[in-house]
Amino acid sequence: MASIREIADRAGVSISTVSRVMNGSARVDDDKKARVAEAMAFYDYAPSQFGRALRRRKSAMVALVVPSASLGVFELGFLRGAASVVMENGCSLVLICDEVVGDERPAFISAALERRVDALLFALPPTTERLIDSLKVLERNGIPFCHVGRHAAEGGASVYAKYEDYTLDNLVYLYERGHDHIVLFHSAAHGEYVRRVLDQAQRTCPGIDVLALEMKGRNIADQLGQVLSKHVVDGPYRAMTNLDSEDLPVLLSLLPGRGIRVPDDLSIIVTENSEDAHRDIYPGYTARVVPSTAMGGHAASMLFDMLNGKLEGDGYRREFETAFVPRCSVKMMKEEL
Amino acid sequence: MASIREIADRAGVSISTVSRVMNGSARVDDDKKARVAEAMAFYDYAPSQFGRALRRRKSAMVALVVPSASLGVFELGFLRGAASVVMENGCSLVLICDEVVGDERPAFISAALERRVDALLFALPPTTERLIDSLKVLERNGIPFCHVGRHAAEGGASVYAKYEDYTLDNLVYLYERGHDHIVLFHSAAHGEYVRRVLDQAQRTCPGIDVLALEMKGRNIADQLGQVLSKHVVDGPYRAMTNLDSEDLPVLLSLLPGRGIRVPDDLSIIVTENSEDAHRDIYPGYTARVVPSTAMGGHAASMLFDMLNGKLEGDGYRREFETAFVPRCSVKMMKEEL
DNA sequence: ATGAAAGCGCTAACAT
DNA sequence: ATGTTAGCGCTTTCAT
Repeated sequence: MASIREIADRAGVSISTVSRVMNGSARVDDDKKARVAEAMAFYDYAPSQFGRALRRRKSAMVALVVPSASLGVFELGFLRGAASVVMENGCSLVLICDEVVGDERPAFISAALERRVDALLFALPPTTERLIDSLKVLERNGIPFCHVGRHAAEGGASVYAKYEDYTLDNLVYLYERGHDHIVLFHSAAHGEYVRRVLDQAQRTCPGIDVLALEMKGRNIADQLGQVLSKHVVDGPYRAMTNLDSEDLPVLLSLLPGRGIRVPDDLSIIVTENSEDAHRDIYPGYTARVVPSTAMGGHAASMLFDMLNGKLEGDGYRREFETAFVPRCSVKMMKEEL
Repeated sequence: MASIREIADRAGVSISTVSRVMNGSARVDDDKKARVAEAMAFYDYAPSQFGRALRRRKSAMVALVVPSASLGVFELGFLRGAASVVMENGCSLVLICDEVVGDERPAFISAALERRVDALLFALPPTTERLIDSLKVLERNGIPFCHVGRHAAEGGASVYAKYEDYTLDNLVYLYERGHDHIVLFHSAAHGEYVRRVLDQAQRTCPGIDVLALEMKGRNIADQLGQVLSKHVVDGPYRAMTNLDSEDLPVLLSLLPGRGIRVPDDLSIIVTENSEDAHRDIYPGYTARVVPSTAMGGHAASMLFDMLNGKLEGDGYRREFETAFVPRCSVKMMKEEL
């Protein structure tokens, strides 16, 4: 790979002239400019970001941290949004897939520091102590970051889809239609939010019975099968909410064997974790749409605002509205209000 | 962000000693070693990969190129496999989301060259002229790369799930069970492979009628709806194959309205684009499983083999077996052979 | 065992 | 308008 030296030699100019041509940082004679261009083409030349970063003291890279265990639809949407904004700003996106569990010093933080990334994006909320500690390192070093979740960590920004609000809304929607035994699915990451939602629900909906179930691991069919048998067939639950739409087909395939029909025997509200999925929102299924791509894009924008001094880093927070798409997968058990 | 200079100063040693401690490249007095460690902890120090890369003339980065238009289940699986191998080898994965269409010089190639990435991974087959040209640049500069697809491009490696073979197998499977009017879905990337499959099918299965349909854009529901109305309800087609499993729920939701039942009125074989999806293979649906994660992992492995001189770069190629999971979504129209 | 110094590719301040 | 030069953070040879 050629360096600026070789370009300069071939064009018969000094390296600073080559630099000026590349960056348009000063007027250069047309003739020399042309010779430089020729030399660059001749060598497939591309200026090394290492030399440049070393000198400019910025890397033009943004890191996206994703727990490798949970690379799903949400993370993918987030990534798409982030990637497009990052590239618009002339930066590259470095993906850091880490196990965000365990006690040792997180590898992702070292990776980010070593790469001297200009900023960091987290596709998850900072729930563990370990993660929160890592964020402190970033803050100490003045590296902007943005994560997903309800609270903005100190020194950073956050984007939040108002999980608690929309989950409560989902419950109320079902309750108002006569459902008072509802299964609520959630991931580990949302575990701590769920408790507050349940409290709220108790207050808002007298007599409501919400069964919160954490989906863990990959054997979705097993878990859903047990829920169906135990709580729907042999139990009083006739409604489910916050089922990830990517798991819907699994659920659907389990119904016929148990003689369960939607919505006659079971009402369903799914969560669509991307507003720009390659498929449409599941026709027929009442859905809550989380704008993961918009969130990723906005998270990245905030990062650049912080980098450009347009934004105070501390505690900047943006909430996103989810769309509710009522369809026919929810049965009306009583007259609507 | 502290540099090696500051560590050396605080530890009261020279920068070369700090370097030796970091890399374990030579024996260092225990006392000094301890003082260096203390200084590194004190400053949250992480050695700059820029300085290191500049000196070592390698970046410890691998780029993954994905057309941003098609960031789907396959690409995600591929990415997961690649990411884990890349990180095992102490490298970072840089994601390059590019529009791989258009005529100008591809941005992704410049990005890769500027970052001086050690190697490149493509989550797509090199079908367009433009893409193939770009690969030549890589070859000229001795940068190893690996892409998905049937043929290995010159100077590079490839991983291939034997699309043509398994698609033919799917068709034969249906044909042997009495289906001779079959809808075959495919993406633009597979367009050129499909023709050969059709030829093969004609030869292997006398009288077979395969309707190849390219899925394009995001309005899956519209496209599937039209196919159902035109070719199933008002036409002779009673079988579908190679439907991406992520689109299955859309299809399923369209069936009741048209009074179509599976498999009585319609047989289906889906393609599951990841062997480690967060959900199970759709219970009940006959599926072809493409091992995208294994492919991504192996693609990355080959890259490192090439980098370490264990492999000749030119034309290395690895084929992957797909798993066939027969279930009950295919109707037996006649006695099995 | 340790330090001094050169040099990787680039930008920017300075000199002409 | 253009060239010279220092220096960004690191590794590595060469002395000691």
